[in-house]
Amino acid sequence: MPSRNPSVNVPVERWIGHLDMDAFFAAVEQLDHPEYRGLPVIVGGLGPRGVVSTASYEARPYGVHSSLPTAVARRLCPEGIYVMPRFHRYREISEHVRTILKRFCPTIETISLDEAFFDLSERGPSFEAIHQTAKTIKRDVQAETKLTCSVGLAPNRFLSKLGSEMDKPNGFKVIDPDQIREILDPLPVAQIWGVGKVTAKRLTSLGLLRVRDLRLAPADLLVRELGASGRRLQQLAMGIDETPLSGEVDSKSISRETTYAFDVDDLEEMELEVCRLVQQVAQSLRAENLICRVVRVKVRYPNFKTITRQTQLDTGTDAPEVIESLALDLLRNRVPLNEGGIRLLGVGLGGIVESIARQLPLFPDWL
DNA sequence: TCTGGGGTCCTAGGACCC
DNA sequence: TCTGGGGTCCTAGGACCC
Repeated sequence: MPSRNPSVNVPVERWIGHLDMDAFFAAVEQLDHPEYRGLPVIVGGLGPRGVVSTASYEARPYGVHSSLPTAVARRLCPEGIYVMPRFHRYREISEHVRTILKRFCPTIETISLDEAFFDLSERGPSFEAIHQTAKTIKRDVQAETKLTCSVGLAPNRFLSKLGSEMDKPNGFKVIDPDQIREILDPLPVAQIWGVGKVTAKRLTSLGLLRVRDLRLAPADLLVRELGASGRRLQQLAMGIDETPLSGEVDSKSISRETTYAFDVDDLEEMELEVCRLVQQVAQSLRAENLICRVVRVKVRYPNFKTITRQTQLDTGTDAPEVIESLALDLLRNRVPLNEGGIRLLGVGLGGIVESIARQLPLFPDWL
């Protein structure tokens, strides 16, 4: 049943919410360590090659932000509190937030530990009811987790995410259908979901700097320059995004990787690391009762060039010995290891499906 | 300033088959 | 002989997201 937003009197087919926990990792650290509150807290890798995962709002005026090398952050904000991420704790709270969302919405889509979409279209015919539900979700999250979040509410995913970004921290933003053009048009193209550095540069070179430029650009030009994604980006520039929420999805790959503090050129050391990484991915695989059909090794050289080599199995496996021997073979025989060493080593598993065999009883009664 | 870790999706080329 | 067309699978790389 389409609901009417009273301010526009246009039927809206869907109302999608986006919830974004404010400076999540840093906020959790401040929650668990009261002595950190009000201070610049920076969560991230602490080694020489670490980067910032999350900076608290107190740290941001120093110029510290996500993905900044930690070494640079320390220079910008020497008095900051630098801590390693504690993913178990973040997962715990993330799980709690999901249960709150599910109390109100059957359909949610988790993007990461600190972000999720929720579909409020079924929450009754009136916009008022939908609006109230979104407010209640935000209030409950704060009451139960003692953390603030920002919420966007809009007719689709793209706009709801934009909404939560526009009013944060601790924000609540509704984007009405009649405001879409006015809000989108002046934004830089990089604000569009799916436009990263490379695409932004290409769009700029075409003279398309703002969302308005993209919206009005000839469709055939965009398709010629960007392929199928050109059409999709133009749709987003018009505020159109029909993508449904995915619901809970099974992961398609599992990987672990290590960036060395210093480049490594010793093959034995690499082999040891491959074995460690294999243990970890295999453990994740078994914990979820899955099997894989693809084993992949990833290497990054000091110049940042990154390669992957993969091999496929005839039948799925979850056996660490099998994965290990394939991964070692890839490292030894398929990865160019010249002089200069490597800075990163990774092991990944693909072609993941549920393990049927492991669901069978160990001693079936027909034996 | 010198670039993490865990993912998804898309593209392109080659092998292979009918 | 101087060379089709389409479909599928596999591999590798790259852009992008948080």
